[in-house]
Amino acid sequence: MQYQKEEVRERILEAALAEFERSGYYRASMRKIAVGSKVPIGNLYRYFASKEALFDAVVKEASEAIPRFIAKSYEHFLTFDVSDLRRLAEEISVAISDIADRYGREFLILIDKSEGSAYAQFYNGIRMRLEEMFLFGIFPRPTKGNRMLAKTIADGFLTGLLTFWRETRGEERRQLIHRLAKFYFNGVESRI
Amino acid sequence: MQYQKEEVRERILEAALAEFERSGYYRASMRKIAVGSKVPIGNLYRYFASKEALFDAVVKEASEAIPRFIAKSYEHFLTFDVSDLRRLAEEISVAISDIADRYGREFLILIDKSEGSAYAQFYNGIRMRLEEMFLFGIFPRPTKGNRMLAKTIADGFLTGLLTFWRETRGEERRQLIHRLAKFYFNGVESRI
Amino acid sequence: MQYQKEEVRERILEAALAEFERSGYYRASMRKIAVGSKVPIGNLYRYFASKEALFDAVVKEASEAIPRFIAKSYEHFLTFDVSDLRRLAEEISVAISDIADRYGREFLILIDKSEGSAYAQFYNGIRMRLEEMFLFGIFPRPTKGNRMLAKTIADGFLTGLLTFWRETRGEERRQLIHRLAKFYFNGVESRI
Amino acid sequence: MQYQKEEVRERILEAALAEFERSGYYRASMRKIAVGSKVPIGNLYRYFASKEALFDAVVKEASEAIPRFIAKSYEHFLTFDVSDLRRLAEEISVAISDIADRYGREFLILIDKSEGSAYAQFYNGIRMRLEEMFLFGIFPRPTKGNRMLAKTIADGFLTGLLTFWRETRGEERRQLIHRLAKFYFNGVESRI
DNA sequence: AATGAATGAGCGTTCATTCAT
DNA sequence: GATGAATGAACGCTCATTCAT
Repeated sequence: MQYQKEEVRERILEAALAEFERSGYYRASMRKIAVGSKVPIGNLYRYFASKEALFDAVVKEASEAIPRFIAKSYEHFLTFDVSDLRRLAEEISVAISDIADRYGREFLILIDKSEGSAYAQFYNGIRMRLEEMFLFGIFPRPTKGNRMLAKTIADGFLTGLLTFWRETRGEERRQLIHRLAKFYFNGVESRI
Repeated sequence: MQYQKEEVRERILEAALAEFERSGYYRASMRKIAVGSKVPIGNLYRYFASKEALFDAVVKEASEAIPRFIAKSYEHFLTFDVSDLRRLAEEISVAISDIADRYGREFLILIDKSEGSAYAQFYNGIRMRLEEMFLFGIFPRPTKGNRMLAKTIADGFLTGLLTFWRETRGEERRQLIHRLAKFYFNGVESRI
Repeated sequence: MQYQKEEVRERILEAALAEFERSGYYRASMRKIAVGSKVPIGNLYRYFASKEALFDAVVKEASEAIPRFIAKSYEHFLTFDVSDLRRLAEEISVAISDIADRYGREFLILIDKSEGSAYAQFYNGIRMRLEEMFLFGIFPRPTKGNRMLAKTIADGFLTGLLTFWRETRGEERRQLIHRLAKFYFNGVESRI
Repeated sequence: MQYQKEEVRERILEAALAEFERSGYYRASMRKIAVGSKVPIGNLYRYFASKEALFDAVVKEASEAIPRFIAKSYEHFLTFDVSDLRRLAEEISVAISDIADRYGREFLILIDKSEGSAYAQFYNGIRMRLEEMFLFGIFPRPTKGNRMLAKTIADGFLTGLLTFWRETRGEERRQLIHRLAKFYFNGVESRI
């Protein structure tokens, strides 16, 4: 019973992942997930109380792990020269790459397909963390203007990483991330 | 013409703007717009033939003005040193800023909330224009890698402008845009 | 005022005729009639209280005249040999042809396009009159079976006339009606 | 499969039959069918994907069986004297009578109430088959006038059969059909 | 009297969720 | 626990009719 349940749960989560990927949270159809997982719709609701709860189950782990990874790489980075933003950027990139291998699909769902759900602000959460790191890493003082700039830099950099993620793989991706970090953070002191 | 016809139209457009802002094109409800504008649903359809037509009325002007402005500033820029990307960036930024005051909300709807409508690719359209300008302005050769980088730079820069749009005004915004252009394009040759 | 009103009334009736012809009673649109007659919809309702009333005004005269014509030709026929069904048939055909010139369009509307209106049974009314004539003209006794046969003969003959009406004109129509009467009523005694 | 699934389907089809009979395809209301069958509207759509599909389910069998029967009796007839129209007529009539008991109501819907649906031309289809048989069976040459006459004869004869269908049963019907064939085709050569 | 804007019930259809078996 | 049938609010949209000017 335990086993069986677990297997059914897995099937549902897989089908849900595919459906959320394809259609996003709002457009995703519970019926399609039921059909896709070969679980009767009524039973599906025994495993997950609602579409929101199912979405939650699909992305929760990723949504918690990712900020943790980022935080860790930040901490790691702090043991080095805190003004070496490019170093930070690469740390982050590596961290994110690590996550990608584990939570890649969930991550992109959280970023692109969570509209209408409780996770609609997920991207903003990540971006804010980066923003903070950049604010204290790059700028001498956290004025309002500096914070705004840090925000847009975080946004742009993160968006770039995501693009590479979506559209490239392997060595090409690694190189592009490297070039992106260089573009954003080489000689940053003289550009802020 | 008699009655408050024009006023009703205005009320509908306002309610629609708010509803599209809140829920995006796809999830927006014609009934909610009707209630929000205090216009019976049947009458709403006297003014706008369909949801698509109403969305069109809300965003059309903005959707046409903005690419025009960008093209114009690009042409203007070409009369200067074409390698001065920062100059181009500022031209574009200023142009866009001009529009912002007129089409700010509509623009953001076009960017963020047009999924499911005929304008779904609006943001990509703009971004691709920038991408092309950057590709030929910054990079010696349009390799695939360079194109990817140009794409993310365009994306990041545009996203930044939009953020300033959303959240700042007047002199503050002008300064931030200036700083953003500096951040992105100062000494760009040595960072690509 | 009288004059103007009358002219407006006429315009409405014309547009209504065209619309009922095109779309039938049920599908006909009051708005289209208003537009077609260049009478504001509100004003249209000052002339005709409802779609039903307007339909009534369009077809009433024809709906009353036609049975009258048929009755008259029947009476006329009774002054001759009552067993000469073919004679009756031609009388009727001539009568109907007369009406056609005056009420042709209205007649066809009554026949084909009155579904959903109070005139839905118009065709049946005409057919029943013919049925009765045939019943007493052809059959020795009005048994139930004879009545049924008279009914189908009336139906078939009438349907035929209408087809010729709809699809032919002038001499061709006259000949076909003649041939139809011959087909139906030559040597009828030996076929019943 | 469990519950009363089949029974529900039946209930829907019954209510639909009644509603299509009463109002015709175009004016029939899915909500009324839902209420009439005591099936919530949403559930109704589990059984039939659309109004068109429901109509299809109601009439499809009849719409396919009837032309098949007519063709069969025509083929059978061809083994006899092809100029014996009355024989053909009776063949057809008998064939149709057989179907009548099975598809009577559906057939009449196809004939009278299918406007707006994919079956709108059903009656014309049948009539044209008869028309062709009559044209080549009765008339020496297929001139335009002969074709028109054949058309009205087919129309009248078919209409008559339908009337008997609607209103009689068993032996009475058989006799009437016999008399109808006699009326239409006895001594036909001298009447055309 | 004339105008056309306003009104809202109704249409076919969808879909997350609940309920009976 | 499993099944899928049942439920009904909501969707975009239409249209005869009424109402305010």
